Amino acid sequence: MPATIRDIKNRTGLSLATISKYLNGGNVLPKNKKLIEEAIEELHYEVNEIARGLVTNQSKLIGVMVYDIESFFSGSILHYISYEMRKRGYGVLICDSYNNEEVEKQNLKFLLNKKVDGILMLPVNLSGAFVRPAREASVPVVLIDRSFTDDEYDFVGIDNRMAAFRAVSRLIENHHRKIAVITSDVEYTGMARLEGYRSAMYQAGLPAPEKYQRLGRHSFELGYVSMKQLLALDDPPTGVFLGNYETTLGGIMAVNELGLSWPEDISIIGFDDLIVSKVVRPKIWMAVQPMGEICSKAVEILMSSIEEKKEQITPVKVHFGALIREGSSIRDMEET
Amino acid sequence: MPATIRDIKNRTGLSLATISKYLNGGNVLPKNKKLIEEAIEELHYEVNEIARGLVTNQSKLIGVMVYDIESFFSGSILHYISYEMRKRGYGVLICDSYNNEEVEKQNLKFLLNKKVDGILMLPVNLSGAFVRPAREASVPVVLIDRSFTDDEYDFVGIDNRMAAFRAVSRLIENHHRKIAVITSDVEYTGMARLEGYRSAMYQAGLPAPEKYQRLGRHSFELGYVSMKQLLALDDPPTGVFLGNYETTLGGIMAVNELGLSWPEDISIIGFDDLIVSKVVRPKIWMAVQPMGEICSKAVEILMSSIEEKKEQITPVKVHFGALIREGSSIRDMEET
DNA sequence: ATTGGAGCGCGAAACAGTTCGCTTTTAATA
DNA sequence: TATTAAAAGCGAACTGTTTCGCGCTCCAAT
Repeated sequence: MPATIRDIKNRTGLSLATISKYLNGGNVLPKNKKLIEEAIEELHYEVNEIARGLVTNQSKLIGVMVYDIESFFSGSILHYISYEMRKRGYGVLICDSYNNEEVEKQNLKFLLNKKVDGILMLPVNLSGAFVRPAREASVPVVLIDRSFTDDEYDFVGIDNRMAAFRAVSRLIENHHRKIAVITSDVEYTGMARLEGYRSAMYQAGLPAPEKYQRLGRHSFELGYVSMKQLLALDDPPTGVFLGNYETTLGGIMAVNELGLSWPEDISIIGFDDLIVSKVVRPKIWMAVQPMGEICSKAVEILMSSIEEKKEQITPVKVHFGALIREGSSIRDMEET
Repeated sequence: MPATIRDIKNRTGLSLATISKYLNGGNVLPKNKKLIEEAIEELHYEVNEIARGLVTNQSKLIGVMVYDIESFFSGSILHYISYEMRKRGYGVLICDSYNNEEVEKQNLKFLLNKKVDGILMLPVNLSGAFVRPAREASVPVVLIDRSFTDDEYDFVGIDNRMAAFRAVSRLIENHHRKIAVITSDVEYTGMARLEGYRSAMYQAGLPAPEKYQRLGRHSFELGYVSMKQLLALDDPPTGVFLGNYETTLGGIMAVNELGLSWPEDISIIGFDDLIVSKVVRPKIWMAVQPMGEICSKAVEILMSSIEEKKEQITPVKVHFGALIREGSSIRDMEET
């Protein structure tokens, strides 16, 4: 039904080759150019990307695999990525891994079968073994936010250890000594942030007792429950570092619900830029990731891998710094 | 590089047609079947969906357009949809409309150009005029959550008016007379929910003064700010109906922050199933949508439109009922 | 033994583009 | 005006499938 390049050939009398050349930005005589453009206009011609894909061996599709599409973080990432890819005429195929390693493996195969030109991944697996099929098919992969413990791929994210270190330092500088952390010890980002917390404490000569380290899988619930537990301790912490978006939200909710407030009753510093942070008062100190930059860099790297077919010699890793955004949720323990 | 059907031909001595027939589930002599299967195994053959798409004129891709991919609701929808589509071997191409009508228009064209087999849409436009190109290309479209004011397409969602009516009734039954609403008056769902609020009030003979109707675009901020304003009134409401996910979250946060609590100081009933609802206590009354059912129904309708090429004579609209989930956030005003 | 028909298999022609190598045209230069 | 290099155009082959119509084989029924 839709017009093909052959219809244009019939209408203009030119050959397929010439029309194709025009379509791909080649040089064509002005009068022929006009002829073709008129025909395109008239016939509402649009190039059939599928046919083109068959011969160029490109689908103009990239796959995005996220560990959990329902998480706020994924939504934000997807937002920026889809914007970047659209600018370049690429479609974005999404796969949700439901935080399940097996599903993630399947997703990769699925995308490969769909002949995506590249893959952007927020992996749930800590091991990168399952990515091999992509490497074999020489489909470039760029990791976002998390990387693997046992294999290297291009990566874009932040320096999580450093971000956490700096966040915790903010509490230390304000003379807190009893500082707790709520984060994940089973996910890439959480593990690094935990390390940041520990080294900040160690370096300041402060104890980091187990009871102040609330660990589990990052979730609203973890933040909520842990904060309640921390505040119910005989010797509660005076400051708490919350390790990600969901835990921060949960923690805030818990403090609120107990009828306590920050920074009077408890000092807090959270992670990731939530909508809530725009409206909750007093404003909460936050370690925020430059989402837009991360995504645009990841896309940039992916695109260049796609375009220059040549094998990347060595993976590139880009770590942005997190911004420690000022709030009023930390009290100076030496004042009054 | 990857094996083609021709490699199988060479290895088995069969013709392309026979192999293709096997691949598509046709009948083949047992010995040939075995031959082919061995070759497939040996050569790691996988059908090239692009080439297949060219001749069958199907991409095995569907497009999903959401008004805002960063919203919690979209994430949840995407979660269920991607699950359903994967079961059927379809890829999901996402487009974020950034709540922008112009972008949404472009997204549609983009998807059409990518030759998707069907489109699932959570539209931002109230008017369906921009969907015409899809209709012309006879690409089926199913609307989710919101439909148009001026044109009909297949639709799956809930009866928003009724859901709101029932939610507000819960407050009325508990003898509240001063009931406020926080919702959207510019989005499809909010408009219907507002209507539900108004008719419940009207039918109960209760006044619904303007000061109790806080309207704007659904957002966390709307809920947060409006709730604070409502509670600061000289004559504050005793019950509040919150019109969606974000506003509910914002409203809860505001109550918490003011040091108030439900149901003692204010009775509330919210909308949509948030993670928070799993942990916030006392539990909040909620109108929850059956997300899984909505998505699976929408996909089912879309798939049948795709398979039976025949023109759908008349659009089908499926409205599920929302579940009013019990909580402890409503106080009976006649007690003590 | 003959006939029919079902069941399979095959060759060739699509599908809608790109690309290669060659020929023709164009315009510049001598 | 002739020569020539550069520019533009062309035909044909190719991408990896599906599908159409025809022919062959084989078994059961007449």
